[in-house]
Amino acid sequence: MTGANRVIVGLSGGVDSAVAALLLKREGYDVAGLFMKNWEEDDRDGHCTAAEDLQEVRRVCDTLHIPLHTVNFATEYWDQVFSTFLAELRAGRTPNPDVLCNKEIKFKAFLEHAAALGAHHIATGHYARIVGAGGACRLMKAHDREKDQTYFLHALGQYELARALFPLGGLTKTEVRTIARQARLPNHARRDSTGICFIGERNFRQFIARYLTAQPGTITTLDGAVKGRHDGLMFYTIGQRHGLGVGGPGEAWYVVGKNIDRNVLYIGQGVDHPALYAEGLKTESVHWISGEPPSLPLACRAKTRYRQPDQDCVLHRLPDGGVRVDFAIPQRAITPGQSAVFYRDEVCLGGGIILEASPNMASSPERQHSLRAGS
RNA sequence: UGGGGUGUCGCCAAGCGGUAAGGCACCGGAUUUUGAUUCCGGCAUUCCCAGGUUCGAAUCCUGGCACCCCAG
Repeated sequence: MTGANRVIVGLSGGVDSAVAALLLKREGYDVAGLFMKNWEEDDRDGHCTAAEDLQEVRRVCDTLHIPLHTVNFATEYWDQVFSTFLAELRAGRTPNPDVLCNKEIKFKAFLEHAAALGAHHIATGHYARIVGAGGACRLMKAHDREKDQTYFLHALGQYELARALFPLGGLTKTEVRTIARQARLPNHARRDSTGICFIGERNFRQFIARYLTAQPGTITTLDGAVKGRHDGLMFYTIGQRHGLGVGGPGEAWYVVGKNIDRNVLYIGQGVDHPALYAEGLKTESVHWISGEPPSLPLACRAKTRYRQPDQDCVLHRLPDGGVRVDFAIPQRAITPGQSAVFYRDEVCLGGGIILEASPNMASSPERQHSLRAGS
């Protein structure tokens, strides 16, 4: 038996990955499951979710009559994902650990491990589609647009796509639940998981406060009027409303910028405060899924955060190798550290990490002044 | 201390004799494989205090207290 027909499915304990395994088995693949433990639980609250997840995975594998492998990528996760996550937070940005997790763990460490187990393919319960084969794979949106997860997968390349299978890409979440129920999968009614992948749902502040030292400071308007105190800039992201503790007359207040050097959090009043809007953004180097950068400028669409509707834009190459994205309509709360992901219709072209919104009227009053002064 | 004004939830703020609107903040939940946003729900038996009038007062009266403003 060669590995050509063998596929290792990453099983989380959730219904999606279980159904992915089920469907592959029905298609005649030689399926095996893999449970990855990538985070060493150090909760004080006791309950070990990883153990519960593994238990669920065992039951799924028993039901499907497939073998189960386990592996621990905690070191890789820490080194390749979490350390970067912390460094970004320290820099005052808003990182997306799951984008990195897919790139470094699920479609790298896992892929390598699967090869060692004699499998040419891996599969996951992601809602996305891969069309084409060989060196011409395209990553496409899931049919269930509400669940589409290509945003998190935009950092993958041809090598990864050629070896990955997404059995759920053509199904809706409702259909997946139905399949799970009809197949009597033990976890068919298990609720969807959220939160950082492998780490789970947590109180964000308490969680990162365990790894980073918070430096409290002042909250001011862009004009410099002091409105309160913050617990540490890392706890806030652009466009955020809650957790500021700033009440009083008028509309709600939102984070519109940060000044890392001065440790000041800038806020503005009103969900549509002008400082929250920008006509474009700059990214660091853009990753192109096709492996070949398209000729720029390119008219396409983009998301600046997960689950946001695609926005019309034009991509321009910058001298430093980055890309500038000009939007047809100003976008709210473009946030450094998050990913800008590009699409043409249903095809995910790739994306890059947002360096800054541009022209950036939100980052600091000093900048605004210098812009006004034309310097 | 003379004259005027104001005191309603942590912050704004309706109410003007009929049994406490709303917004912000906060808390809880829904949505969500980031962090957010958004949505839903909760949030003053009580209206600066003490008396009084009234079937009934945050709303009227009396006396305090506090703060603000203008004169001094």
